[in-house]
Amino acid sequence: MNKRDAVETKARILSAAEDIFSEVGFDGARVDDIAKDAGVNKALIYYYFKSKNEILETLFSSLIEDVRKMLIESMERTPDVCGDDGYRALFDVYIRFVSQKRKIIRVAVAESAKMDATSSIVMELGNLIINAEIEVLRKEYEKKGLHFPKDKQELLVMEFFTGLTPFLSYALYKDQWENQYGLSEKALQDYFYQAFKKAHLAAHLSE
Amino acid sequence: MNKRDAVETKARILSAAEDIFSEVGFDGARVDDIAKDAGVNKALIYYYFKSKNEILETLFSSLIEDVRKMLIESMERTPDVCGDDGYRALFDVYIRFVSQKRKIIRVAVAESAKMDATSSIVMELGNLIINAEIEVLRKEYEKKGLHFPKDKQELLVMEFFTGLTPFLSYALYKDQWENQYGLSEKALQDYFYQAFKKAHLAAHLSE
Amino acid sequence: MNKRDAVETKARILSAAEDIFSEVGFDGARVDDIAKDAGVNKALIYYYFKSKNEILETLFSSLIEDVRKMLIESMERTPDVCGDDGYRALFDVYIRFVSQKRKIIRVAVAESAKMDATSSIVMELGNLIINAEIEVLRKEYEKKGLHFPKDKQELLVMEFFTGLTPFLSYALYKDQWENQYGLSEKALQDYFYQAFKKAHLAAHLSE
Amino acid sequence: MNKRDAVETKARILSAAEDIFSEVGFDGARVDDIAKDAGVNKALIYYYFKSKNEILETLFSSLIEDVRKMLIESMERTPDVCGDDGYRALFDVYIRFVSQKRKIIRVAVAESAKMDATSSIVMELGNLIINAEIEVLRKEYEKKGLHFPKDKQELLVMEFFTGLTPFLSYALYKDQWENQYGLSEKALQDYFYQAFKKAHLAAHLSE
DNA sequence: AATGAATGAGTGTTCATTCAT
DNA sequence: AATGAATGAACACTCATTCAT
Repeated sequence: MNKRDAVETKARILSAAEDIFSEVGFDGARVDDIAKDAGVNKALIYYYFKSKNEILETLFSSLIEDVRKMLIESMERTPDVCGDDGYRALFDVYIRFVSQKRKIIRVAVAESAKMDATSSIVMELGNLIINAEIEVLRKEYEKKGLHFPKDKQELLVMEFFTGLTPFLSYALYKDQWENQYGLSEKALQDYFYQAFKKAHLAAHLSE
Repeated sequence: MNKRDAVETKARILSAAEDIFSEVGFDGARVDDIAKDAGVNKALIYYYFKSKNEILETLFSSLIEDVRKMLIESMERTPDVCGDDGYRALFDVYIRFVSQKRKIIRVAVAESAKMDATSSIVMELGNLIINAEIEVLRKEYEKKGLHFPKDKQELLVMEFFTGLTPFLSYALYKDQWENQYGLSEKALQDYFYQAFKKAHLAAHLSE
Repeated sequence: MNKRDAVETKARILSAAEDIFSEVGFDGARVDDIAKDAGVNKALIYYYFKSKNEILETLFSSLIEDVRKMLIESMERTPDVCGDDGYRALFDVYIRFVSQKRKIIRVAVAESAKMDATSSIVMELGNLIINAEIEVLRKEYEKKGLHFPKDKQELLVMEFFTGLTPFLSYALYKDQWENQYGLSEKALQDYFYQAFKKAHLAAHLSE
Repeated sequence: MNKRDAVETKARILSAAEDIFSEVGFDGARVDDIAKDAGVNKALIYYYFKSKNEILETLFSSLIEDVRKMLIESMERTPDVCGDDGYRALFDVYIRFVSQKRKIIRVAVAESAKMDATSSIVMELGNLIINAEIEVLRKEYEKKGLHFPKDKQELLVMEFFTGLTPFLSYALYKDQWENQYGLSEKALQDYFYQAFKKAHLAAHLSE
């Protein structure tokens, strides 16, 4: 087999692992099942990855990389965040991202919930996203000649708990909400937008 | 041994299980370790509980029961939620609750993150809390002669994603935040209060 | 089950392990087979021993302990080693020991043959036995008013390579010799005695 | 690639296998590691050898062939074994041989220690060497007009257990002795020579 | 001659659960 | 109520061997 296939095989393994981790959690996942779903021999998984744990780490690294790309892209695409259209555009980028990546996000949240994790992937993502956000905000403030709120820590806390975690929760409970209340994806998304705008945007404006 | 001891033993098992589940997750937890931490023979655990899973269910039932009690208590104690003092009092009850119960809340969130959960304990808690909230709100509105916002679903979504999940996230990341940024419990709590008030209260007022 | 059974079970496991290790070597042995031969559940082996390796270590410890006992006993029982009868008596104790323990001795030699073993169980046994031997010899020499050969290192080398290792080899190849040449146990033993006496005793007397 | 390379590659594989077998035993060795050490692709090993076992057999065959050559050479080179010089010369040939070949000898002894081996490579080597020895001896006796000791079996046993196995043990424990007692190769060799001469030669002379 | 990819059958070890007392 | 012993079913990971090129 050539290199093309190798890359594809590795991707199939990662994809299967993502599916299964998100369904039953990392600890609940069996390598046998990943192999079966990926349509490869179990031993082949260990040809590409040192351990089950390394699969998870690879997925988390990809997530972080994807977030990074998404942030860059979103900053370029939404020059005016403060206008209603700009805000919605930014929101759409985010909501699309967490919807698409909700499988691995579920795993990330579940793993981050373990108390023996001194730090966690969610904290890492938090730092990444919030610092990018703050950078954007700073520029907006400067453009308008406003002074940027001094207490950075307070801002971080706000962004994390009222900005980031609602989106993560959206990734976690999106499907359950849609199923339980018979909501369409669009409907839930709109409700969530209204709520998020009122809350998070309001929080920013009240500074 | 009399009934007192039996109850205490059962409690010790539950407490140990809560500790360990929160540290390594349900699937990562070993009954051996729970027994060791509880200071009881492993087989005794199966005298009190049908399975490892029943321990989790018992813990989750307790959590729901505790939430119920907390809600009743909070409603009695904070007659005027809309005033600044009332809001802070209510917030304090909530924050104290999630802080105290953060171990089992972590487990609840982690388990709810699994995709094969059609519904989940977090959704259940959501329903419980949000309906209570809405009841309170309705009374407030009526008292003031205002008409209650018509779209209940929208309200639910807002309460869930901007009201409840930030608190759950607080339970999840409280320790990590304090450790990573060297914040005291009090400091984080105050920052969180400011952020939450601006965001969630604002969302309500903007209705 | 009571403590009696536990001890017996552990002994059955050790005995089965000794059999299998001696048949196919430590690395070639399967824990499954040990369990089957011992008539116990495989997991029970891990209830009594931390690992396959710990079983080996336990067997080696027992061997060393048994050697120690044998040495004490032999020293008490054979007060006059230099006489023909005394020498034969001592020889008999040794030959009986290595014959009885030949299974674990085979394993000990095989494991000691691995080059990554900085030291080895055979070297350990060597030290134990040779130092005891030398002690006995010293007494004999003193009794007879002779001066003890000064170069201890030379004596050690002699004892090890012309005293100990022929006995270990006897343990290794006894069965193969008997089978291949159709010798009875008694016959081989007598031949070996003649050879050993001529060689090893002569070496001592020539000092 | 031409034939020269093929031969060299095969030799590299055999050499790497010898190293690794001697370090961790045949069963403990992994074909992956042999490939890595030999600097060849793992599959290539199966191009040259049918199985891991065939590598071992090849190494053992080489050993036997080398022993054969060594015996012929030694017989030619040491016409007078009974003189002190001749004996030392013979000893030197032997000790050099077992020192050089100690890696594969270790493997041979370890494999021969397995009880399921009806016969074994060490027994095979024993037959080879001892019969050669006896042939030499017979000639010596005849030259001197002496009658050869009648009981061949007794002689075989003596040669095997007091002649051959000390040398094999030297191969096994040489490095461990040098390391443990801080002896130089030369020193150990000299001690061993003294001991061996006293014991084995004495045994012959006492016939 | 040489290799990266792939596989089947293991292999030591774990773990929730049960039994006998 | 409590325990030490025992078990079946996994489970992550390994390894000799083969395939396709």
